[in-house]
Amino acid sequence: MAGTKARQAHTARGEPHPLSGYAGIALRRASLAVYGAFMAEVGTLGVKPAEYAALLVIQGNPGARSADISGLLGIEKANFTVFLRRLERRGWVAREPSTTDRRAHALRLTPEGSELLRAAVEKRARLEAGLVARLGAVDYARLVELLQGLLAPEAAPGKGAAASARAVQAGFPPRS
Amino acid sequence: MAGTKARQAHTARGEPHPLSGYAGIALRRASLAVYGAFMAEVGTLGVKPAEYAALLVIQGNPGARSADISGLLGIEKANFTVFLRRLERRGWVAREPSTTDRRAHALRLTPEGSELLRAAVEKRARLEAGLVARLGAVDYARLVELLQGLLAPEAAPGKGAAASARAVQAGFPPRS
DNA sequence: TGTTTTTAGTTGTACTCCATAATCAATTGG
DNA sequence: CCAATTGATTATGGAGTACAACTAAAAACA
Repeated sequence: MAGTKARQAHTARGEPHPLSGYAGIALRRASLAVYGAFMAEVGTLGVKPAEYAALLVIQGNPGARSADISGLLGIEKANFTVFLRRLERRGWVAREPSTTDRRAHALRLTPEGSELLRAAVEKRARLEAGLVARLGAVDYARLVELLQGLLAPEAAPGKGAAASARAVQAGFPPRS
Repeated sequence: MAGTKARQAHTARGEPHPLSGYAGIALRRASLAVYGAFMAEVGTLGVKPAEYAALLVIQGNPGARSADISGLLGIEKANFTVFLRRLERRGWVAREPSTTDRRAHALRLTPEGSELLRAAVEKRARLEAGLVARLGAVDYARLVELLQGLLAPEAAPGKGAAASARAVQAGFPPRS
């Protein structure tokens, strides 16, 4: 993604961004801002947000297959292969052959991966604390809630398509 | 940007995304969702969000220079050259020589550009109406407000750096 | 004034993220 | 057993962005 770095005049003047009244623009800017904050804090460990999320999900679903994880993360399986290789080469993720399907791999965190993730979770907690400090705990929670409302599947009308994939959960670490 | 398209299992099951409790992930997902909604609605006119924003700002600041607009939009001036060329070739933006600075150009909407923007603003209003319908007017306003709070410059401590650039404003059309 | 520094715009390059198609091997379902 | 599907991989291309280098003009300044 590589967040926007072009300097903007209004920030030097301490004014709000003139276009941030548009929800889409505000969302994009906020997303990039949090991305940048993540990189400043957790990125010092060499982990990008998508990688952090991947490690988190793998930790929560040891033995899961690539397609399960990539689906949850919203990464094309084709791209996930390359993505995974980075995590593997760094020694954070092990890709064992699946015992039940010789095409598939079972993903696990290595001890180093677990250790790294532990440190990353700690740093991310500091990041989140910073966001909470900026908005206040109540407003922060409200923001997340509203975002979830925006994203909620629109009251799925009939068509309960059978979910093909194995259930994969986030396996949350302590949320905050 | 080209929003993420990888299919995700949980949506088929009508469940919320397991990682959307993380503010950063929720923000990113919401941002992409709104981007997609914009493309579905306003994109039929051949305008992408960044182009829409550019047209809006140019309309609100007729005669402004490239650097002013690109700074406001957060686009590198180097990339903005190419970006502008597209708007110019489509006949939406005119780049007149500046009368006061022979290096600079004065940007304006052409009549076609104005007409296109009028249509785009109308379509975007429909898009926003959809968002409001999803969240409710109060929550929608609250969301935008919270996002702005997240983005607000952190109470600029001293250092009132003189803003070098000419003041450029958004020139809002009716907000909703 | 003449020289130096800064600024506006442009070009070119490179890197990242993402989508898509094609392929192979293995599994599953008639 | 054969056909269709699935997990994973490779390769390719487009879009967005950062960055360096350059030109011409303006501004700063001695």
